[in-house]
Amino acid sequence: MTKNKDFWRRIESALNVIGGKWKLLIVIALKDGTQRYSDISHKFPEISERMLVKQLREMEHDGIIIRTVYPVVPAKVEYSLTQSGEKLIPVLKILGLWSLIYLGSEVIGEDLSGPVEVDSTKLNQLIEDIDGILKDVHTKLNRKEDPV
Amino acid sequence: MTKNKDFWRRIESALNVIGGKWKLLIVIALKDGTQRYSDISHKFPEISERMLVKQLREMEHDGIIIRTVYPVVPAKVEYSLTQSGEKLIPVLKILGLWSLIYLGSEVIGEDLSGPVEVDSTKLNQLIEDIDGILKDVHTKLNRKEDPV
DNA sequence: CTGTATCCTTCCAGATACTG
DNA sequence: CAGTATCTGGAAGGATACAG
Repeated sequence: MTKNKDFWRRIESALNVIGGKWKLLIVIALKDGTQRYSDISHKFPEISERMLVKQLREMEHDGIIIRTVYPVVPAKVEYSLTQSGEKLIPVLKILGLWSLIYLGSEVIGEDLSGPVEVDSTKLNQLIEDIDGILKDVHTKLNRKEDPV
Repeated sequence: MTKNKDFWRRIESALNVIGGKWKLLIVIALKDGTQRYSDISHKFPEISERMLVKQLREMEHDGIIIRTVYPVVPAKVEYSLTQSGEKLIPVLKILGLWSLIYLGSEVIGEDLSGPVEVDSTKLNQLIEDIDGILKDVHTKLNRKEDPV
């Protein structure tokens, strides 16, 4: 059994990987597929070039995005989520639902207090995605036990 | 339907609420029940008093912890998780599992690369907790539709 | 187009001393 | 016991100019 303390340190790491002011935005930019540097930059002009490059490098190092360079002139570089990055999406969505239900609107910023509905189909999809992750947990960590 | 952009801003809020260097530690300190100020401080001596107070105040404002003052001398103040805070725990665990499976050990810090097992019972408990949250989503947001 | 390099400012966090 | 007040250094982050 993983020691409890170790496990909470894992959570800490996860928060470091997606925390900070900009990384979530980059995930959002890439969640629907590959984007060029300029696409991301244009999508979120608030991020300065300096910061964008820095965050992209860190996320690449953490293994949640991939950087592909095309040796052409003018330069062309594409970014996309790795599998780890893709798997992060449903986890973030859970976090969003938690926020939606349990966090007061004052905390969020007032303007999104309007009525909210949730698409049951998407919710079911989300459950399946989470199940997929838990399956991965099982196969990756308990290979020695009998497979479910 | 919640607008997509709004929903991602919810996620951002959630990350703000638990992000930073210290807040997760406070959640950990409180996850097994009420603790006094000095208990927390003693449990994590790395947190300076200045920071501890600051983080506690923010978390209180965000509604994930509660502060109870007993008017006695010497002063006695207790902190505990609110319901929102409690519900956060399983969400964080999912995040930890993601980290455990998809994040390389180089990212985490080398020393916890040892063999890992996962307790199936706890995993099932986790699934139930998440289901509970999704149920809350449904009841809170789609009251007008027919209940499932 | 996709970045680097440099400078400059602001803000955060640690240390320390003090209080009801 | 449970904090506040103040000082200070360093890191994070913005603006701008330049390069392959």
